[in-house]
Amino acid sequence: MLSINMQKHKPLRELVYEELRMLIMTGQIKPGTRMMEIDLAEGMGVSRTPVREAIRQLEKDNLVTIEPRRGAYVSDISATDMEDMLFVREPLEGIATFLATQNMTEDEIRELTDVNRQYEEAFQKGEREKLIKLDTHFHNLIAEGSHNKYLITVLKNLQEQVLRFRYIYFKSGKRAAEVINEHRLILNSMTERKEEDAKRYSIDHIAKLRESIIKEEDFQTKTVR
Amino acid sequence: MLSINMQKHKPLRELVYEELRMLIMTGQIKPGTRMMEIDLAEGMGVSRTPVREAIRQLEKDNLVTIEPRRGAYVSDISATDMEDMLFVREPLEGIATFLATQNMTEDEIRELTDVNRQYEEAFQKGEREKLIKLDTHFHNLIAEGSHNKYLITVLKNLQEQVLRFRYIYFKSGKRAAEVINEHRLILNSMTERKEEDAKRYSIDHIAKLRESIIKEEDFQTKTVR
DNA sequence: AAGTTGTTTCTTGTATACACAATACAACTC
DNA sequence: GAGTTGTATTGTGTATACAAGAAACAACTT
Repeated sequence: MLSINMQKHKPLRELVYEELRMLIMTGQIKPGTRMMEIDLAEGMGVSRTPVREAIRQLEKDNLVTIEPRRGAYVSDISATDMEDMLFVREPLEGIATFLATQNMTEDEIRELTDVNRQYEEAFQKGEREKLIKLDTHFHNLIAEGSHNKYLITVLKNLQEQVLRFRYIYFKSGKRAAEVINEHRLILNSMTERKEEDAKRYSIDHIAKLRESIIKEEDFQTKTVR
Repeated sequence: MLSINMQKHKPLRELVYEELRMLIMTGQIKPGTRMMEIDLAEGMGVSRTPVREAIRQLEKDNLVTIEPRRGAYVSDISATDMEDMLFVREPLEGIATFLATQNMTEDEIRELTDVNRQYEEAFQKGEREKLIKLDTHFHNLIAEGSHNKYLITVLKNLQEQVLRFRYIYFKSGKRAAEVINEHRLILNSMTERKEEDAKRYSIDHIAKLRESIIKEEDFQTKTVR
């Protein structure tokens, strides 16, 4: 029995979904692991139904792969997948930043600046979890600033995939220092409302992320399932 | 009882999914329609379970919207949604074409050329259904030619949304003639392996599609659910 | 010993029953 | 008559039972 049985307002399937999602995202359940409905259900003290539905939800996030009549497995992300994704994310992040520079209010940009300031703080204190959260938040704010619903969705999805990859394959956080500067460049351009500059710095930022991932070849290249 | 009960190799949920999907895509079930599990189940002669799962699948395609404890509705696409999507599709289609120009073999490009030839034929014969299929096929081939898994997924998704929007809101097909030429420009550049040109023409192509959709203001702007 | 077939077991797929939230409607109060 | 509360109805959420496919293993054949 997991700690799932108190807030009765959310559907069970949601709770199960969030629980599993977190476990997979952070790598606590490893790629390739088979997810059996009964086991999970018993483990969390619910029936198979909500578990099934949660698993289906996870499939859409690319977190599990379902093989008909055989069951669900935690899906793997290869370095190639990662490259593919970052290759797509590059121009999209650029566009989002471009639009955000035009659309965001002074206040919103100030909020963004503040997030980056907090990021620096967290970096100095070495708070790794917080760093991840703040980086995510930074990019989400920009995405939302684009006011383009579809762009927001796709970028969030992409960011999550990257996040998961990093969780699973390298806990380093080497880039944190550089990230601060790269974010600053973007931020300055945004503050001065220089869309083109902001766009360019933003694209650079993702390109560097991509390079850093390609370079670090030291992760297991297991192609489980 | 619908015509669903023969091929017993695919899971029921898949069949239900495909059936509903088609009905929604083509506008036979209109945006805002409530989809009640029991009704659908009885209508197709299956139990609620596969229907539920099919509906959840549809949600991920943005074809239905689920409100907890209230049920599922066929979701609507607004012109704004469409603009948002095409705005994102524009650069992505450009990138895909760029990559495809580098990656596709002579044979593959020939196949693409052939699809466009068939398109012209279908246009002369006025076969509307076929036109849609061939256009979809044309763009899918290019997407696949990029060899970028993520790009392929996103582009297919985007194309479907556009397709649905056109199915629902205008049956015209006015652009068919222009499309032929635009495709030709792309094709020629690809054949000559001029990536940059191909990319540019491809972006133009989507831009024109976007304009055509924005112009035609004659669709109902119902914001159901 | 290797390969084939039959049987058992495990797990998913589907149907169904029951619980309970949301809504609509009726009766009651002011 | 408007507003409020109680009740019935409807439909989703969850649990569970049963059907059937897939995999593992054993027994048998050659």
